[in-house]
Amino acid sequence: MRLPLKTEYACQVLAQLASTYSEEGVRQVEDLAVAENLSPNYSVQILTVLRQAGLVISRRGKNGGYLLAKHPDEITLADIALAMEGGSIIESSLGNEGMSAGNVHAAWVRVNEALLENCREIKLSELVAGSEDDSDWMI
Amino acid sequence: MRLPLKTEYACQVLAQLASTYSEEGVRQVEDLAVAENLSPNYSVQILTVLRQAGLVISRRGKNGGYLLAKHPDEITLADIALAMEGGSIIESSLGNEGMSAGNVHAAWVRVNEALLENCREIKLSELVAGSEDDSDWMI
DNA sequence: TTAAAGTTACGTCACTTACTAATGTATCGA
DNA sequence: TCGATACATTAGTAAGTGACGTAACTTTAA
Repeated sequence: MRLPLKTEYACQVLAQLASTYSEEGVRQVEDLAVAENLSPNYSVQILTVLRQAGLVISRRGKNGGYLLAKHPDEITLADIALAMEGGSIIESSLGNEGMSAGNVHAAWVRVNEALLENCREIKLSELVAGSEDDSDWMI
Repeated sequence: MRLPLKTEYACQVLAQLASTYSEEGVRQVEDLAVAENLSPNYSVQILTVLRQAGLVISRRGKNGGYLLAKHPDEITLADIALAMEGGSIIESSLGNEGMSAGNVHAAWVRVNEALLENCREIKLSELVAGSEDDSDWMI
């Protein structure tokens, strides 16, 4: 199944914000979108979701923009994925109709939980282009 | 993201086949579909994919039907998911446009690999309704 | 006060999913 | 060998979803 572009874009936008985290300034949507080659309009919608999830903070009005709500080491892929996808990353929609439906559903719920654990081990700081963390596992 | 019903149905059909694995007989589509409350026509298409992946064997003609190609202990969720989904369970379709796109893509590729490892640990035999394996983790 | 910036709601078009239906093909048994 | 039976394949389709664009509104610094 395809990982929604929305979720990938969220990772990109957050990585972009993380890349200037120390500078303490606000980044505007236009700036973020250009750096990550995204549609500015769509980026707004993604940033809105991220704000509602508490991952970014926004400032309105002139000279407004976005900044990370936490240190890039304290935001994980799990946080991002859950913010964009809702309660679970992989969602099994099966009911109880059919002999094995219950067991199959439960198995995928278990897979989702294991997946969440894996995502918790990847930090936003590792997604930043040019960071020193990426060299050990990046291709 | 939603796990495709096709994949869940595949698990159900295989679990149904596994439940009568020892009996050495062939199961007909109609039989399997009724037991799992699926559309017979759609089940055929799923079984065709599973056959092409080498997970089931089919016999055509009168008294035909399907049977598992391997022991239920030797088929895992990873096998099923890969058969239905293609090369990867979670597919990151991101290119290289944007500063962080490469890193983000690589991270999700890593997640997919970890996910595959998790899926390799769940055997088809655990999905069979009423099996003794299910009691330790089923709700 | 005004211009810059985020916020929200709505619209939409292409694509995918989850099917149904129809037709083809192989095999067993009489 | 013939026909009933069961799998195989292809085509079609309705509903839903994803990935955007557009427009009107609100907030804030200067």
